[in-house]
Amino acid sequence: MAGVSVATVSRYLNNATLLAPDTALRVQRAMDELNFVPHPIARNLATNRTNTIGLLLLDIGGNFYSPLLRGIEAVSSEAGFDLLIHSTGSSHAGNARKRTLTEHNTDGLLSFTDALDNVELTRLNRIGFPVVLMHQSPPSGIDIPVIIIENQEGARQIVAHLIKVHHRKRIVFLQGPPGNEDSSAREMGYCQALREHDFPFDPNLVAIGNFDTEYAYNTVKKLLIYKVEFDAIFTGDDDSAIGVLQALQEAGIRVPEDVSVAGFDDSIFARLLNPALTTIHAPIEEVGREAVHQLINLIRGDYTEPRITLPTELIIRQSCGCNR
Amino acid sequence: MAGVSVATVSRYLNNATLLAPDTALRVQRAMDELNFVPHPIARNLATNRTNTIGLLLLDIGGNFYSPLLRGIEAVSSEAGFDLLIHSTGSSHAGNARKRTLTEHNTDGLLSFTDALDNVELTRLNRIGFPVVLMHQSPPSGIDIPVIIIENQEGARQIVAHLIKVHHRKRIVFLQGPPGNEDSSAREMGYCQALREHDFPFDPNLVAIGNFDTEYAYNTVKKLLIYKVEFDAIFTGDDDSAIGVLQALQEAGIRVPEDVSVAGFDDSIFARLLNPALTTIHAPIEEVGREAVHQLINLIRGDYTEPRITLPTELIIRQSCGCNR
DNA sequence: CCGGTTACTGTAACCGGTTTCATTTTTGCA
DNA sequence: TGCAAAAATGAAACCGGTTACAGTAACCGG
Repeated sequence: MAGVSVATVSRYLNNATLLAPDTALRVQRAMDELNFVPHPIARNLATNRTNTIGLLLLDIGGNFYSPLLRGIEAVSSEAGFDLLIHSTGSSHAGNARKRTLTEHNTDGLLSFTDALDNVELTRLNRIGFPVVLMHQSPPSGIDIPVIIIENQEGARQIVAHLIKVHHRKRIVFLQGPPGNEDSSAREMGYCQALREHDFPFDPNLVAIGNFDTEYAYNTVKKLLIYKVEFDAIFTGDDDSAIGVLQALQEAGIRVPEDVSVAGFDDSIFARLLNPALTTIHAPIEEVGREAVHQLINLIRGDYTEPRITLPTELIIRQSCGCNR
Repeated sequence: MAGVSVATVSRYLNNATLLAPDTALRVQRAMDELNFVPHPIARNLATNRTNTIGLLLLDIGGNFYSPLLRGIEAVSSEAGFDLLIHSTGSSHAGNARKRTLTEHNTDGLLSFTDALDNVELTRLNRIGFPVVLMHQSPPSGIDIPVIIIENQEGARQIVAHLIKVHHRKRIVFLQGPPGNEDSSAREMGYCQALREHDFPFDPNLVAIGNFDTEYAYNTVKKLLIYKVEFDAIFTGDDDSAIGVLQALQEAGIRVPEDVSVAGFDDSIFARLLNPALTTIHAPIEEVGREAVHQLINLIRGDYTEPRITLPTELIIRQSCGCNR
């Protein structure tokens, strides 16, 4: 319609070569007339780029992910990338793990916590495919950028707060799911705070909360049944804190008068709990933003930080005993 | 490597024709050896199908979306579709609205609330492209399947509860954002309940909460300043309820003793509020599941329901005055 | 033993763009 | 005015599959 070859149209679309102004005009006019939109798929095939980044999550449902998604979506869409999301946890057990998101339909992959296993990470790394990890370190020897948060320092601070300000002496720590990296780092912070105040480490005070409301609820019930003595609980994450508060309340234990409670994450609901939860703010939206930045750098072949650690912040509310 | 043509490999991959068992074996062996994975993009181009469904949201960040995403992800991944997500709200104002998700890179589109405007809906409908709407009706005359929830009946029930059980006489209703369909339906339910109990409709008792915590907070503050008298607030949604509770508490008004509060949605935090929020459960995960089902039917050319209304359920907690 | 099916597989066009290379047209300057 | 270099464009291969069509070999009943 514009009286030019497809090659010229392509050049016009990509501003590849300077076109004669007159030609450009004719192409533009024809495009308007025909309501022409270039076919992304054909483009992908020809350029071997998809302009899409893939996000792998274990379980997209968690309310924990809202800020993460917000961060990721914001910067990826700003950079002109589409977002392909797949929840690896939802793959029906037994079913052979078919990888829907791979080097073939994305330009790069974002993996949260343990969404991608080490075998796959190694393979992707070997073929030089861009991957950025969030809240998860790569297998040793494999070089993949990582975005994490200051788990240990955050945990240390909040436990120190319980010790110094509220004079708590027997502080329970609730671990997350087995193998969870966040959880182990937080546990190290917990231990560090104990050491710094010359408190002995008592293994009886460490239990499993699994980063899960109900699990934590049951765990606290058990602690009470076994008459484990404690005057504070650092719940590992905020989800667990809900269960902890409930279990304590049902047992007639007052928070924070009898027992201080502290969480980690600063989820949306933390300030809504009763009492409002003292916790560590995890900059999870920022994690998402930073991860996409790094991934895009990787895709473009620019320099990337091997490891970015985002700062956490102590948020004092009432569940520890402050502001009463 | 298998000594066959690409056509045969393609046939093997798609079980198109019966292959000679011996040939199939050779192809399979070669595929294993070469670690061959068919290139989805090339496939898409050839078949004109993407095996991807697009989800359009105004703002992916809301915690409201977690269950929706869970529902959508679950059934789409089960059906073998990838999920492409785009937040139309994040498009930086002023920037020409470039449609990243279209008929060219998805097989069908899911739109929540007002993510897709009527112009685009009309266009998509004209070219016969599969679209399913959630919490939003299509422009009149346009035939697009819709998934909605029983807003009016839910609202009627909860307002009737406030009237019959708690003998509330002056019940405030907080509207959502202007033009929001959920909000108007809920307002109709509110009015219906008033009528059914021969209560007059008092326009002074209707204010705007904007489905937003802070907005609702300020609105209630204003009601108090203007000394509008009320003994209950139906907050329109749960987010607003947070702000309402806070404003009332700061004014020294006791909930539920002085004023009953009721929400809508049954968000994850509803039971965590103090007092726990009486609300209407909105089956939002189910909305997501159903929407994907309908969309897939549409894509396959099967029959689809023009309009599915999912039931809501009254959830009695403490903020209305029950269970004390 | 033969013609007609049937079963299997190869050839080549096609999906809708991008890009290399070649060709044609301009342009700049001696 | 002439010619080399630069600018603009077209031809065709290519991305990696699918699929209509055609061809060959094995199979069948009469």
